[in-house]
Order: sequence, then C-alpha cells, then structure tokens
Amino acid sequence: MTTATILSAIQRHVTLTDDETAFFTSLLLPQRVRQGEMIEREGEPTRCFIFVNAGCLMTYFTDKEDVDHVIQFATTGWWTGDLHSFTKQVPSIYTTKGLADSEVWLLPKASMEQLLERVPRFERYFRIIFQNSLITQQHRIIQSYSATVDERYLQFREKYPSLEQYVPQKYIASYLGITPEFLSKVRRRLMEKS
Amino acid sequence: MTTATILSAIQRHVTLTDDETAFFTSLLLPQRVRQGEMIEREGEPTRCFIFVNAGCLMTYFTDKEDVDHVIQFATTGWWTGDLHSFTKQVPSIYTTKGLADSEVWLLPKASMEQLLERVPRFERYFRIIFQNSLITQQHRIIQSYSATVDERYLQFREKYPSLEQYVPQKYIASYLGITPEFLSKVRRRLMEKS
DNA sequence: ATAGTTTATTGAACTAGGTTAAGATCGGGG
DNA sequence: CCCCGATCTTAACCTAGTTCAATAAACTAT
Repeated sequence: MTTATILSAIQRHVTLTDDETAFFTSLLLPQRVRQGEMIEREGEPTRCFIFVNAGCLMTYFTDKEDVDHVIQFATTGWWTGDLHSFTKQVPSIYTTKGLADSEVWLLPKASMEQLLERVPRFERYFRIIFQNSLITQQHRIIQSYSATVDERYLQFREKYPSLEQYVPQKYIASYLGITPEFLSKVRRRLMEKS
Repeated sequence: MTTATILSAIQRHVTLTDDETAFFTSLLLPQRVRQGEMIEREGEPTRCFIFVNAGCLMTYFTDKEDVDHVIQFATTGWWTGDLHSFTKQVPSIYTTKGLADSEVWLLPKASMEQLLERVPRFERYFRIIFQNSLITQQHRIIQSYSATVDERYLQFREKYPSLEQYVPQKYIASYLGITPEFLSKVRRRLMEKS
C-alpha cells in the first residue's frame, strides 16, 4: 500500500514541498477493510477522516424505523466519514462500511489538527475539497426535488459508472431515495424503452 | 452600513491582525437589495460571493418546467451565492433575490483570490464555513429521505424561527420539496392536533 | 452438490403528496 | 379607502412511489 494515490489526489489541488509531504505521510495510518466490515459505527465518535486508496466504501444513516439511507459512496481517491462527528467529537449518526475488500488511509483527529496547524496549505486543500463536496450535495438536493426517478437513476449511472459492479441495487435505490422494489420497476421500464 | 457584523462573524472562527482586517474590508463592496430584487441571475456567471449584513435573501433554481426550487435562505450573518458558478466562472443555474429590503457585502471573485493568496487564515475561515455548510446539506438530504413532511416542517420552524416572518409560505413549501397546497394541509393537520 | 441466506423481481392493494380549480384573505398603490 | 394582484386555503380527484407477500435468482458456507 503506497502513498502514490493519495499524494497525487492532493497535488491536483495544491503543491507540497518534500518536508510537507513527509510530515503528511507520517500522519497516515494504513488499514484494510473487508467487504461488509464496518470501519466507523453509529453511536461512536468518528476518530479518523478516511481516504479510500482502493476499493469502495459506503456511508449510511439508520433511521428510527431501522431503515438504512445511503449518504454517499466513496471509491478510490475519495475522502469520506462523518464530518460532524469528526470535528465536534460527538457520537456519529452514520456507519461506514466496505462494499468490497478495500484499502484506506486513516487521518486521526489529532493528526488532522496538527496538519492544519503546521501546513496551512492543507487548509487550502480541504477548503477546496469541502467546497467541491458542497457543490455536489447542493446539486443532489436539486436533483431530488426537480428530476424524476428515471432521470436520477440514469444520471447516477452516468456519474458513477464504476459503482454498479460493486454496489447491490438496494443500496443504489437507497441512495436515490426510493425502495428497491420501485428501482426494479424503473429499470424494467428503461430496458423496455430501448 | 458598518463592517461590525461581518468581522464578528469571521472572528468567531479565526483571529485577524489589524492589517489583515484592513485588507479584507478594503475588498468588500456594500450594496442594498430591495425586496424582490435579483442580485445574481440564472445564466450569468456569479461575480461575487455574498455576505448578508441585514435582511434576508433566498437562492433558488428554476427547472425545465419553470418551477422554482428554493435551495437556501440566508439571513444576517450568512454567506450565500452559487459556489460552482463563482469558482469556475460558468453561467449560474441559480437566482438570488431579496426576500426583504437587505444590505449585503459583496466579495468579487478576483478579491476572493487575492484574499486567499495574501491571508492564508482566510483559507482556514472558508474551510470551516464550507465544512459546516456541507454538514448542514448532508443533514438536509437525510431529512428529506427519512422524515415525514410534518417532521420536516416542524424542524424547519425550530431551526429558522426568524424566517417565517419574512418568507411567504410558498417558498417554505418549495424549500421543503412540496407544493404550497400540501403545506397548507400539513399546517392544518398540525393545528388540529394541538 | 446442497441447504440456507441474501438479493432481485413481480403484482396487487394502498397512501402520501400532486393537480386543478374555486373561493377566501392579505397587502400595496392610486 | 378601495381595488387588483398575489398568496393561502379547501376540496375532489389523480398518480408516483410504497407496502406486503410470494417467487426467482444469486451468493456462501458447508
């Protein structure tokens, strides 16, 4: 497990000196995640921010009727985790688990703080990352209010073509905010059209 | 129109020197916005990031059926605007207009860039702002997928108690992702219960 | 291979929320 | 002070999406 992927992800947005790179990588903890294994769980404070080095994770919320709602999928090159719990160290409302055998880099809370303190360029990096996520989330809200399920499903496939191979349909349905049964109908409708 | 509000909003998250404060305020453009007046429009690149000094604005998206969908309300102390259009300078898909006579500070794109370049503390400030917004947006998505309309309406009122006085119900309905007629039913249902 | 478990499909009955249209209420300008 | 346009409410009907239940297909672990 090398740092090549994470460093190139970062260097798409900011340029680091050798010292900064060394300091950053010294803070990272490698970890393997098995398919189905939970890496952060609901109820516990999120200890680490997570970078997916290989494989695929998903983060979901379990509501009071015990129904899971997928918040996001994260494949190679993405950061994930419960930001709220991570920053405030309150119990998380999300669970993050592997959808496939995966490798992740963990950045513990204290390390993140040191990093931002000592290397302000990382403030910039995370500012850009959060800004882009925010744009994506706003877009998702618009979609869920103004597009039909058919459109949302097609856009999902277009946007995350690699995900369908990993992700059971029931999770895609959940991400789209519908039941698996209804996604099944939508898929059939779309098949018949073409 | 003084800089007191915006400076105190910033100093809740980072501490600025006198020089930095002076430089920052030199970049701000004051502007009045009348009720109903559009300050940024769909189709044009967003020139400025907007801070609400007094009053209330709303940002909405108009879909292909010509229906408006409210993305966010912004009252005193909030930043608003189309981040995607602002950073990439592509035509905006949102319109921002005054819900009441308001005062805003405008931070033009070029000024924002200078600011981040010269005062890295602002990278930190905006990193925190975007991080908090992201948390809020994710929460909103969860809500829209797992809570009933009744619950969402009650939480909206709890979270933004000051807004109901400014905001016509049809916009609240839009923000909640329902029709004004249905919000009307919901309100009645809730009145009768209590 | 075989049984057990999880996932996907289908169909019928149901419900949350939308649509349409008609009144009721509010609010600002002459 | 009154009128006109915008907003809000109500009610009857309609539909996208859910629920439930039964079957089929795909994985997993013996």
